[in-house]
Amino acid sequence: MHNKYNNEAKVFVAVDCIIFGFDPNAEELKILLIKRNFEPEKGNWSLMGGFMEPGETLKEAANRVLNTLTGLENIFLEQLKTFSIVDRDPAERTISVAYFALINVVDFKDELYRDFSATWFKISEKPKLIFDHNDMVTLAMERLRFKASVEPIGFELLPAKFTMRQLQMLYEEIFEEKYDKRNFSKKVNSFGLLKRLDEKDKSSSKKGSFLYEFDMEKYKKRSNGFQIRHQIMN
Amino acid sequence: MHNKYNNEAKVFVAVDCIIFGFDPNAEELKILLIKRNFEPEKGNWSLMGGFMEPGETLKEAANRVLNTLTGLENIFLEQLKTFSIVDRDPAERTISVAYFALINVVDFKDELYRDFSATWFKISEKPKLIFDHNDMVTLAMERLRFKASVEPIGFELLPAKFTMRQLQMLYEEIFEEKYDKRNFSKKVNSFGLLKRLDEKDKSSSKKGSFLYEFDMEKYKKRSNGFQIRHQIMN
DNA sequence: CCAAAAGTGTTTGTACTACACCCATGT
DNA sequence: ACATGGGTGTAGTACAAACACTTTTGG
Repeated sequence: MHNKYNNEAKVFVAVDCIIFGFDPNAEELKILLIKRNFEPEKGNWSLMGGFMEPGETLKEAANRVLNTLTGLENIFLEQLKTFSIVDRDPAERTISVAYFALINVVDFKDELYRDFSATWFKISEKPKLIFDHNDMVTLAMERLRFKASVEPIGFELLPAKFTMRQLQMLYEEIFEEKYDKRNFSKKVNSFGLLKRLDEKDKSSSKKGSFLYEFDMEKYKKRSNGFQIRHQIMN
Repeated sequence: MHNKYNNEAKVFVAVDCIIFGFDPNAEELKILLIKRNFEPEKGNWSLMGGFMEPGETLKEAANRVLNTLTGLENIFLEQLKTFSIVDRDPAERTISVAYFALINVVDFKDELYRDFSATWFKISEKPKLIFDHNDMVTLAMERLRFKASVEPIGFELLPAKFTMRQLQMLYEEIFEEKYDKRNFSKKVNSFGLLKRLDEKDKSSSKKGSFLYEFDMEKYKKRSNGFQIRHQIMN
């Protein structure tokens, strides 16, 4: 029989999710936070999380946690980093694997997450969070910027049909920077991943603005997505 | 007293290190592998790893593991990803946090890692590894490319003084691509982070080639390192 | 008819690519 | 004197940045 690592210590392993959403009407980037409902730190603002169970992987745990909160499946989910300061959780030695998730706010309904006192916060207006969750959010924000500069992840945060203005607002929120709308649309169109529909959205102007769709097929076909290797050294 | 998470399961947590080194004489990029000396998979090629101990963080564990193998301190070390497939280790449920490390091969001496039957392998010639260590190496390689395209990490892999040719060879190894030496030196000089010394290295040619140093001061001063946010969307 | 947002082109500068010859020196 | 690697410049092209006016239509 195998040596069973009897001299080693086991620890608790949790997952915590940094859930980003973009409200295309308010044109604001937000994160979803909950009021923690057990000790320690009961009642304080926290990321949505949970413990990894014996029969599941970390990603499965994160998916389960997200599904519990939002009812959504197939959410864009990516492992961010594992946090392991010894006394980060004062109750027990617990390491936590942070996942960041991108969801389309419009997709789901308040009822689902009312149980958790879940609330959307503008990034700049988020309350202080428990443990090292503040660091997790900071890191997730960096990662979001990073990914957005390298992959077309904006579409995960938008409804299936969106206007050019909404897309631009989203990127302006992510990078906290303003862009020239002529240059912006030139750029995003140059990727060839946007389909302009014949439909217009008339909710925001009298003239109405064209709706666009992301061309997922074309993106998948582009082998391995965008190449990043040439960006600095070539 | 706090609720102690009594209903939750604990697991073993390991760290595994993907150690990259560049041999400036052979002009080859390599990884350091060991022959595992305990069950399961005893005797097979493996990354250097170990269990996280109760009083240490993951990074401290990785540093300890690296120090045990190489005797080096202050190694460039970055958390890569946590691997958690349920039966990845057939002996016990164990998740493993992969770290990738960049070291300057010249710095240290064979004696230190002889105990572990440690050997440097060219990436393309590495043997099959245990568990999911092959995936870890693949991911580390991607991350190395990525980082190299965005930050001047090449200097972690080179001796303090290096020639332009060595620097170019390193990048050619990382990206598996050849560059024009005129364009290459123009580019790296344009960053303004290289100091050309008055010294020459005469080991590789009669004329001798200038030695360079990385200007760490200047790099640190550049707020937040290089900006990546403008690369795609601006 | 006018307010409010949508849509669209040109010019200028900068950065990347491709490419070939002379230099210094140890043997 | 010559073989070997070291070192350098230019021209063409592609991409990014700055910038302003016309269109549509609901009220």
